[in-house]
Amino acid sequence: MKIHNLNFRHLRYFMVVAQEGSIARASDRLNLTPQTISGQLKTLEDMLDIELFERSGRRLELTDAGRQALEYAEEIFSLGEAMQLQLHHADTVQRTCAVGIADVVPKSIAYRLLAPALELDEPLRLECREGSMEALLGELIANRVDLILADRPIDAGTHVRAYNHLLGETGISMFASPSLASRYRKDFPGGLDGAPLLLPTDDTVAGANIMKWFRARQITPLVQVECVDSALIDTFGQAGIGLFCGPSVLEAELQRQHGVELIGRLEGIRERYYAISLERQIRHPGVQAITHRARELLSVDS
Amino acid sequence: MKIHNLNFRHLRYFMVVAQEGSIARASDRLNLTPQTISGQLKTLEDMLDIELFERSGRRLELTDAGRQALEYAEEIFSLGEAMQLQLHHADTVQRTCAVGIADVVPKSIAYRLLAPALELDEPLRLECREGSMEALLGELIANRVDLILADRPIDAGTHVRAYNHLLGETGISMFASPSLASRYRKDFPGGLDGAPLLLPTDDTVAGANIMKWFRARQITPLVQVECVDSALIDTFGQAGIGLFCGPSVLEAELQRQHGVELIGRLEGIRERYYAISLERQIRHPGVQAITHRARELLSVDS
DNA sequence: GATGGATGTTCGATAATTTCGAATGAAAAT
DNA sequence: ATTTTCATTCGAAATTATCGAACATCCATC
Repeated sequence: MKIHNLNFRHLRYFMVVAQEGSIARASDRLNLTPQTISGQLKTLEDMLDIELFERSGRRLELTDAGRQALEYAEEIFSLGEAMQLQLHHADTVQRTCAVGIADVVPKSIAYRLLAPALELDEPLRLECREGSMEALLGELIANRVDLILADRPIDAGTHVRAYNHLLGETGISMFASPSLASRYRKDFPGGLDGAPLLLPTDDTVAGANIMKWFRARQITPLVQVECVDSALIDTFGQAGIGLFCGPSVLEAELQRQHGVELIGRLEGIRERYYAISLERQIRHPGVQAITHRARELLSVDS
Repeated sequence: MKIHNLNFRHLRYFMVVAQEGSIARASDRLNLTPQTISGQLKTLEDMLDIELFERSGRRLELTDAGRQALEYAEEIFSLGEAMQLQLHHADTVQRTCAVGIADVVPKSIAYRLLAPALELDEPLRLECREGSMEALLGELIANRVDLILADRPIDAGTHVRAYNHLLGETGISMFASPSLASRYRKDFPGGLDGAPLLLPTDDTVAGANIMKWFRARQITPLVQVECVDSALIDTFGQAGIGLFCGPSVLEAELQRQHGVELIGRLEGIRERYYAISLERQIRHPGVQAITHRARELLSVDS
């Protein structure tokens, strides 16, 4: 089996399994049967001639090679989408603003930050694309996206000459389904030892911050699910799987939309969102609107 | 038909057709029948919902969209190869030197420039990968290659903090099969009006330089074939399709290997080769060997 | 410990995709 | 005008993806 048989589907299945942490959930999300996913995952491993997951019991965990492969897969996939998007709007190029959204950023936050670009006198077309920071940075320097929305600035050590614009910050609140919420609200945060928790993965700023916060208070909750996509966490939280964290600015929205209740706020954690662009002096009107008006939208005190 | 059915094969076929300029030659190189290529190309166009080639008569020419798509395809493909390479040698990471070779650079030149890395006391593994400058730059900043070999420096305007190291330079000579050579050698370069010529594409430094050289002398040869890969040009030249240019340092080798003869030198053109790296202060032993010893290898006077 | 539910995998059969042979039309070459 | 070369269309054959059924494990619970 050779590399040329590699299909975008292989990569996609692999990515979803890696994100969801299980073939069963992945098959659910992809509307496919588990055997298909399992089989395709195996052919992918055969083609690359390497183990992507460590099978310990029925638990799938990414190997080191798997983590590397995942980065590639995300980038390749993102390029595929970018290609499709750009080809169709080659003519309307001036009126569009291509934004890369790091998949750590909650969709609702992204929407609020991007909204200013839609309220211009001359409304422009937003082309959104998600992906890992690495993938998006590649597209930024290739001028395929005008802007990246991320949860951290790009540090000076990197060999990319890009500029960070702080868009706003928010506190972190903890939510859960009504029954769970009422149980843990009484003794917050002290009573969270052993409480079921849904977390962003460690390599995200949010995930690392939350774990640090717990460690500092010598509380060790039971991490039930770990994933990159925050929308997924919200859904699991809504289903009552465990407690989960979200931006304080979204308190009202989360309670209304997902029927969850507020447990408390994680004092001391501030989540910041950044726009990353190639120019310090921003000329693109859409990008300008986003970077200028953003601070108003995420109010600093909530 | 959805994007998920997109196969690496589609992209590969498309790339080869674009390079070769014809389905027939592509099918030859890929050991496939023309109808397969034609069909797959159509499928790709359907999936992307855009015309990649302009069909004027039986001539295929890239559309604007096609050119964009080609860049994406090259990058995606390059990533796929990079993934495969890196996954297998994740452990031996210290001993390997990953080099990206811009596909404009003649293979033989690349070999000469890279040879020093193989003659170290502790020999290391060279991992070579070809691709467009854009694709390779992306891999450089992602630290997937240690070095890029290119025919031009990266200019300060780019948003990548990378450093150029001039490796050497050479003149440009013109060659052809014996019969052609004897015909055009007498009156060189004056008698080249209307002479059949094989050229690197305009967007390469070499191609642009050669065309400028002719324009300056008010000579207009008949461009017979235009392609990126210099090895392909050599092969066509060997077959007697037309005159072609190559680095003067390779005069002896080209005459011996391809049975072609020297027609003359294009005085005034200097072709330069550069190594591009992320660090100004180079620590990687392989990269060090390449950048330090290279100048000796392409002697400046030839 | 045994049991039941959830999960990952294997094995054929079926559906979908890719490839090629034969044939067609149309553009260059002679 | 004739031949050659090229791209495409239309089926059949080969290859690949998907699913249903059955099986093997692991984990929680009784």
